[in-house]
Amino acid sequence: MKIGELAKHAGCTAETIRFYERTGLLPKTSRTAGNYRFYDESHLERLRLVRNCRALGMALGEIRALLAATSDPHADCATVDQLLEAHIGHVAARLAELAHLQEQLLVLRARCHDGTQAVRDCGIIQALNGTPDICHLM
Amino acid sequence: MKIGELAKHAGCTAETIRFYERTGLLPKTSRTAGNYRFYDESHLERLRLVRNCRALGMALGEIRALLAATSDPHADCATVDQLLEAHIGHVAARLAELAHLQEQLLVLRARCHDGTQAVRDCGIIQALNGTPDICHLM
DNA sequence: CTTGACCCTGAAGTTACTACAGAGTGTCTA
DNA sequence: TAGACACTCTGTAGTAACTTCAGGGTCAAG
Repeated sequence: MKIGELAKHAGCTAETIRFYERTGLLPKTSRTAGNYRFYDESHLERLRLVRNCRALGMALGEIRALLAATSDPHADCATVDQLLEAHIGHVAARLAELAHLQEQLLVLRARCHDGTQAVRDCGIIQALNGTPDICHLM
Repeated sequence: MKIGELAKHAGCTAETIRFYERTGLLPKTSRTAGNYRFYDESHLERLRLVRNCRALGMALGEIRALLAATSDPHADCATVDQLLEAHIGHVAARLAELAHLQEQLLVLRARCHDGTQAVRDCGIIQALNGTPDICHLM
């Protein structure tokens, strides 16, 4: 199949595939007489792995490591496990950060009650003008 | 004060401040005889507002809008409220996304029990090789 | 007068793509 | 057979929010 069809099957664009090839995430593939890239099922499988990992929020570097750990099908999957574990840790950390942010934002919102006061008297702006220690909001 | 001191007070680097100036988030300031930027308390206040907003996860574009809404201290703060409300929405959406991701990652992890099997038999890799609809994991 | 800490500018690197511009290829229809 | 149209090619530049670097200048202390 050509790049457009591969893209459709993988749920991404042709540009993305060319980008992955350029950066070594996908191997260079064969070309037709007209210099079009030509793909088969194995390419689709690899691309799907990459796209699934991206959908799970992994960075391309993490995926590269995962592909390396997968390259020998007889190797054990301890490395894969570790990479996944590390990524779960990243996501958990980001989740905690965001939850904390959201909490602060809700407190901040509560400081302005009707939106009709002058900006300089608004509790939101006053809080945002404070020291970087945003915790004084609480 | 000079840029290094301002940076220290605001909890960022001098490069960040120069970047904010270049992109119009901070005004161009006066210079000393030796061409050093020179700042006072009002600059610090504005920079803190910017950094606080960044700490709350706002994009520079959002902050630019907020600064514009704040520029007239007699205007009412309805616009400020709206901007904050929109940002709270963004964070909530991102939180929901991340929570969903984390759920999928935990399911994925459960598919490999001991890390000693061959990569090609590993449930993790099998799942990652599937269709982009990662929900088949569940 | 030299050392070291600080500052200056301008350009390039980072991530993961996306969006061109300008050209060639392939198929279908008139 | 010619034209229209969809698709593909390469290479470059743009995005966000900085960070890093090269190659300088400034200033106070010893």
